[in-house]
Amino acid sequence: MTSDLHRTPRGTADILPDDQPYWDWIRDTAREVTRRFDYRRIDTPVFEGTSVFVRTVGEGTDIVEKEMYTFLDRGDDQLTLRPEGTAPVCRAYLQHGMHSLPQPVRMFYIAPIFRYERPQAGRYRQHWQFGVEAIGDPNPEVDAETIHLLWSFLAELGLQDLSLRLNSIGDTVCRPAYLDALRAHYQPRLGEVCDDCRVRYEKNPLRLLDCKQGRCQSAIADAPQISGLLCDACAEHFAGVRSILELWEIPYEIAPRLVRGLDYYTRTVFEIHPAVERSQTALGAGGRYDGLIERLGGRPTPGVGFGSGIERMILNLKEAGIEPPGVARPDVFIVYLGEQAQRKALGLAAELRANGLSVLAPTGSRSLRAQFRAADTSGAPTAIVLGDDELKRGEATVRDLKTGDQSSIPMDRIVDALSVSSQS
RNA sequence: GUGGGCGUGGCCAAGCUUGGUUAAGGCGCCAGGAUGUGGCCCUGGAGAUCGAGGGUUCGAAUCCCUUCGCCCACCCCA
Repeated sequence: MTSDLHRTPRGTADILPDDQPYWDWIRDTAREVTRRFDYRRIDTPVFEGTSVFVRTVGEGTDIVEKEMYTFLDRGDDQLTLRPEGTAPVCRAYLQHGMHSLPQPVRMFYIAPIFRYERPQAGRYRQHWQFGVEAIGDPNPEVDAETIHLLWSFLAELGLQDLSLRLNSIGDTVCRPAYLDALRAHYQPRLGEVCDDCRVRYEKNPLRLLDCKQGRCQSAIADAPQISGLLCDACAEHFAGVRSILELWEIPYEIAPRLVRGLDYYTRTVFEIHPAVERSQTALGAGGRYDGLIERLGGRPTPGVGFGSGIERMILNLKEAGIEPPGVARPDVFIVYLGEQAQRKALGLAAELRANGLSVLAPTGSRSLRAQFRAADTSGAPTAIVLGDDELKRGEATVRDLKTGDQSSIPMDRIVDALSVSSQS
């Protein structure tokens, strides 16, 4: 706190060693769950050409309009730090000709995301997302599959009482008609709704349904719902998704006003929220994006996926009192008395490490008492004592730090003795 | 981007309303407790120009202004 010059930039954070077990656990769980669904990992660069995002996320969206970290590099290329995960994966799909692979191509990523936003709990300027994309298959089974994957992942972490909200926002066939109906509904009411909604009316009518202003609620209440105006194909698709979720016994609620902030979504959209709600709590969200690849210049190609925020998961895990699996502790702590013994101890440490053990030894010369205190706080189950007595006898004292039992073991048998006991 | 709350050693935190000797306490860290032994306990130590900058005053952590950061709501989103 002494200096405010050198600290993490606003909205970013260090992930300290104490928190790493959460991250390891979440990444391990992501790898395990994606394995069960046969999704394979992809990593894309932290930055892309700006147009990758402008073309897909949408010109008028908040992300593109005011949240991207965009810069010119020394060669005058305009680049943008990845503000979302889907577009880069689709870009990679196109760039590497993945349409010639069996469809859909199932991929996942664990990657940092950057958005220039006002930070608050659960919202940062750099955060990490675990996401999956299934590209090249238009069928509702795939929508349901990605939802199932996310649901399983969160359940695996022990997060309870999640709620899945589901909606269909139609496609290029039926959405324009719906937007017309929505505008027609709002036009006579523009005088009574909030300023933001008047902007939404022009820019992004779908978001009108999401307004929380009191004065706008009556307009929302009797606004037409997309579900009534879906075209036959979209309605059938949506019914398909729902019936598979029911088959898998994944509880969901239809959220007729659920829309998303990115332009590329079509048909299925969904969010998963935790039991205790605050304002920044969607744990994961996604949907179908059948027009996205085309916007990037490819042939029309369907796709569906989700992104989920790792920091938010950790927030929720901590609030729920859920702890990651046990932290790794050293196997052995070597204490020594005297210079000669120290050299012997350092040699032994190297030998034990070469045999796969995690070994800690004090530096410099500390009192035996201090060394044992350090051994205790290190969490090592075993201490080895090397001193004059031991050196003379060619033995080491091995102490069980749980029970306090000690025994002498010949130096040439130490490695074997400890390797065996640490395996139990 | 808008509105509100907060900011004291690594962490938690008293004090600030009623400005005044060396800025409590706890945790953690280091050392010692008759010299080869931990976890409890006891003693001691290191560590803070009280987020930063400026102002008012004989004197400010305590009052005023600015600024930065964190948190909450809006907005948006994972």
